Amino acid sequence: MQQVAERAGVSRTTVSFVLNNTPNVNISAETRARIWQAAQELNYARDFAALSLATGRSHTIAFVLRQHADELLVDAFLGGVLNGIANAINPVGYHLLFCTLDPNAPGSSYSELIRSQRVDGLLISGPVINETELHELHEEGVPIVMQGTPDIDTIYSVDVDNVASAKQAVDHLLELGHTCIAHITPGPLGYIASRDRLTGYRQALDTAGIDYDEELVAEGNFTYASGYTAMKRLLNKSNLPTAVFIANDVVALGAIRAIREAGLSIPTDMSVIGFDDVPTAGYVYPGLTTIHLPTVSLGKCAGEMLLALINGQEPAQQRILLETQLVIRGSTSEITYLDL
Amino acid sequence: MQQVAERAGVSRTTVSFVLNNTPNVNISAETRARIWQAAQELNYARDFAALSLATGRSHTIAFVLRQHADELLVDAFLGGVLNGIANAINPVGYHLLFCTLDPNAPGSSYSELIRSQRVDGLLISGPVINETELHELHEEGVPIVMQGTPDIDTIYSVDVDNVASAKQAVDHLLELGHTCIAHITPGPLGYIASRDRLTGYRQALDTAGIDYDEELVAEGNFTYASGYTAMKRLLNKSNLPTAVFIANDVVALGAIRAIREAGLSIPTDMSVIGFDDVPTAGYVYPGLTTIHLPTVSLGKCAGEMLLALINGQEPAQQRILLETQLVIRGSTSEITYLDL
DNA sequence: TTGAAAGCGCTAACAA
DNA sequence: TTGTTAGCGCTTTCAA
Repeated sequence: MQQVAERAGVSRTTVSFVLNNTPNVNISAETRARIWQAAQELNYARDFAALSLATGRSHTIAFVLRQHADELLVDAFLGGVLNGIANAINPVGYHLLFCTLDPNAPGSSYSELIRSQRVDGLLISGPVINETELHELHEEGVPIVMQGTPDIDTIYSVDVDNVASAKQAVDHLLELGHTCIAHITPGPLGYIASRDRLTGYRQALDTAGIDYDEELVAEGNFTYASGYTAMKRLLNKSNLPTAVFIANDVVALGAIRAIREAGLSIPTDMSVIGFDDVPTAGYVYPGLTTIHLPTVSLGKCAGEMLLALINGQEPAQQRILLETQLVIRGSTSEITYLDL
Repeated sequence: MQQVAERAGVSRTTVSFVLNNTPNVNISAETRARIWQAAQELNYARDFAALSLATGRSHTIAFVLRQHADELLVDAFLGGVLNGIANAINPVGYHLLFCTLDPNAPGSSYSELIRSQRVDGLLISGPVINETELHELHEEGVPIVMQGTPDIDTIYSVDVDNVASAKQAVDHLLELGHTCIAHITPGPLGYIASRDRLTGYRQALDTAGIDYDEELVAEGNFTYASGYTAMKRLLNKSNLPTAVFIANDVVALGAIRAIREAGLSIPTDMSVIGFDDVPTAGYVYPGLTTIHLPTVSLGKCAGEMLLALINGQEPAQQRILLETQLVIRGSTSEITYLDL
């Protein structure tokens, strides 16, 4: 910086003002140009550590992914969400620190990221329950946005309406004439999204006047394998459903394998509807009917919300719910009456 | 820090020594314990900016993803690679800055990350060609590791042996009796991996004494859609192949749709072998025979290599080649002689 | 063993 | 419109 100042024939302060575009400072256009040119020529970049130390801002946010390594491997959203976040924060000079935090692995923590001022805010992805550390930080006023549904509603968040979307999926099945509809949850019911999607399933059934049958519900675990196992169990029950709502596409793909292995064909013998619309959903046979999740927008909104919080603005909404969309492909069809 | 010192009844220097585990300093175990406890009680975390400024190290590396947004959305490796990198660097206190850099978007750059000392090293993922900025940085001695194959071989890198693996894939087809084998590249031939896999294909053909037929080769573009289009073109040619080696699973999935739409069944009418072994490969019908890429190891090795470079060590090898594996599933079978 | 003090490169309040 | 200067919180050399 000293060098830039010398080369431009001004003081370091002036350089600082120009490079920062500090308002309320009158510096001749000619001087400004000279400084920019000198900086360019010297390939100068402001030292990040010094800048953070002096300003108390790191211009960095942490993206904390709360997933097991296993789930990470089949995570189809990561790219979209990261892309969305980058779209939101890069243009304003913010960077993204990528952190994974296995919910089951003890010890690691994100509060240190904040206490050490390494990041200005936290963007938490993935389901969290009873996260006292998170709650404390939130209480202290640390900028936090959750991509998903938080367990306490004072935390800012962006998500889709899981209940309504799940209901929409089941309504689709209902409209096709199905009355015996099974359900596989995306993950354990400890996860709020799992609970919400189950609620949507029940609401749809309820509205249609169909009794809820616990026997028709199985639990997934975010993986192909869990879908396979859950479906196997469902297929061994006495009352065979004609359709199944599997609230996670990856789990659905696993379940489909079990259905095929049982000699059933889709959609003739069994209609299948998923949730998420992972990239492959349109490229399996038959194409998987599912609920589309706007991953990029999810990331973008969350990023923008966090930025607002960091800048001391009060976001318009506490919780943003993005639109989903029913994508009808080949895995669902009108019920076939086998006894005809 | 001042507070910690006071609480423990020592000077700031002593606190610094203890917290850093500075060698060659004799401090009584009792004092050390007292300091740790005080730090704990005060919930103290060393200020990151100050630490970086004083030490000149940011303990951060940048993961630079050179992908179009479109590709990012269907990227099946991201999770695995990130996971691998995190495994390598987190245990030694390093963090990951996630940066995307669309190869087609001008302007953005990574040299600033280095010049501003924001990161200690660069981990570049994805194919790069004629990247003068990268070459310059490398010349200057900046720690850089590439996950993939660099265009100049002085750059450290970790990848799989694309030529040998592609050859292995085609050999599998050859062993099944196929002689008319088509090929779809993963991406444009400007990408080294695309070229290498094509080379492997040619080598296999060559060894088997089969002439290379340009008509049997089409170009993919990393996406489902490109596979679909490329396959359509191939299917319209006069000489219909009995097998096809598609050197990218996502592209292969797209191609499979074209094959089915043409009324051909897999593997009876057409054997298909992919490359990468994306998570869904085992959950489509029939299961996709492919070459398994060790994504987590790729990330881990690259991370370790970069760490070594940052610490001034000379890595044992300039270029690390990880093992791939042929995974035989249902999409390939012995050739069926239609004219019998 | 522990303490004092000089930077690290920048910002920003103040003075000129 | 530009320059001076006091920190930001830590490391690290040197002295005690």
